Amino acid sequence: MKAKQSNIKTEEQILRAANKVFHAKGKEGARMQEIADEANVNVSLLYYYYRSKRQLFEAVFNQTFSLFTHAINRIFNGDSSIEEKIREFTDSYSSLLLGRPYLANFIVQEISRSPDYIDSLKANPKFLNFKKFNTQLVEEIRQGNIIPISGEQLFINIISLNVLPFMTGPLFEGYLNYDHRSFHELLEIRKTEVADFIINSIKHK
Amino acid sequence: MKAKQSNIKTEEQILRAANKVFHAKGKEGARMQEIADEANVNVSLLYYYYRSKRQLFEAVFNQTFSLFTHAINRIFNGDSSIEEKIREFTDSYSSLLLGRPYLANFIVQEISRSPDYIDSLKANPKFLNFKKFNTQLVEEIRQGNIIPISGEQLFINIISLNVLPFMTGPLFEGYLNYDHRSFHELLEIRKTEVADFIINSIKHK
DNA sequence: GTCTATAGCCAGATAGAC
DNA sequence: GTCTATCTGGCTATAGAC
Repeated sequence: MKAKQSNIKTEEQILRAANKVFHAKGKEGARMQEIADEANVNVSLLYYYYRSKRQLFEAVFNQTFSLFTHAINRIFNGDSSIEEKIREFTDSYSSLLLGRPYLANFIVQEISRSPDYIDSLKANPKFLNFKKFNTQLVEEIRQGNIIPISGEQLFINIISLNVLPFMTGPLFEGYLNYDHRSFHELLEIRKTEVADFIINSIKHK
Repeated sequence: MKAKQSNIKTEEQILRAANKVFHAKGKEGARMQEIADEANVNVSLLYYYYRSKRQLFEAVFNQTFSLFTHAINRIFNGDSSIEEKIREFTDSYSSLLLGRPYLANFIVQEISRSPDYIDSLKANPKFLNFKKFNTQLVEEIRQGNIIPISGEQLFINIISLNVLPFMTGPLFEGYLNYDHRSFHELLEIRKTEVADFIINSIKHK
């Protein structure tokens, strides 16, 4: 039993490194050599474990996409009230993206290049059930809990307010004349500010 | 005088084609050959007019960035009230991005890859004067026109609500189960909906 | 499973004829 | 100004020794 076995450590190392490099450079910009260096392994091992750059990228993309959509699916499909969903989602997503600055950029970019990928996701049983969310919203509007608003527009607004700020750090820092540190603090504050902003817009007063 | 002169048509054709290809494929994904084909010229002419891929890209980027920031600078530096600025900007930006689906993606992506580029912009005299906007906001809050809110957060919210929806078409279409056409209509409606949403959040009632 | 060596290709860039 | 031909380098991918 001295034959070496499948080295799980190596495979993990490679995937971890691939995540880092693909997130930073994108599918086209990433280099297999750079991933190998980052993982401290020989380039040919990437091909041994993942066959091709394409398949390595897909492993990274699938993993990253799950991370990106998990909170959306989980919270919007849950049983909380609309207001609670807005607060939960804002807090949860801000935390997610604050710790992963490249995440939103990576997903948005690669999806806009390969839009067909989305189709394969609708089969996922955990996929957002928008109809349910919309029905819930209509009911809360009927109860006078919320002012009339389109569910689609509200959903887009919630996502936009919680995603874009993390994608355009340098641009906003330039406009606001903020350094990294101050801008990071400003994003921290958004964990509650954004939810207040949204709720303020849709609640009767 | 039979010597051929600098052919402005050709140079324009190349820049136009380069815009198209860089916007669709990004800096890394774009191919000089593809740009040449798109422009119906020989590849070597790209090098004759622009020296290198890098310089051709920069020509495209600078032009595109001006387009992207022009409305921000113009409207926010203007003399309208906060509410008017929100309405003007939402309408103006929606029109801009509806007609140019790749614009926001391209800018956000390339800036996140080369964040230093922003520094060179602050010298531009037309650059957003955020302090002025903030002072105006504070004054309108003092007058009781608007509820208390941070100028930075409001600015980020306005941009986010008007930019992200145009960057993530396929993703939202998947979530909402919309086709291209319906989603386009939904974006059209946002030309006024978004402004209402923002103003609703910051106005006393 | 991991390494070295290298094939094969394709992209960016240049030289030089017209 | 525009074309053909070609160089050069870098990148993905594989063959084969260990």
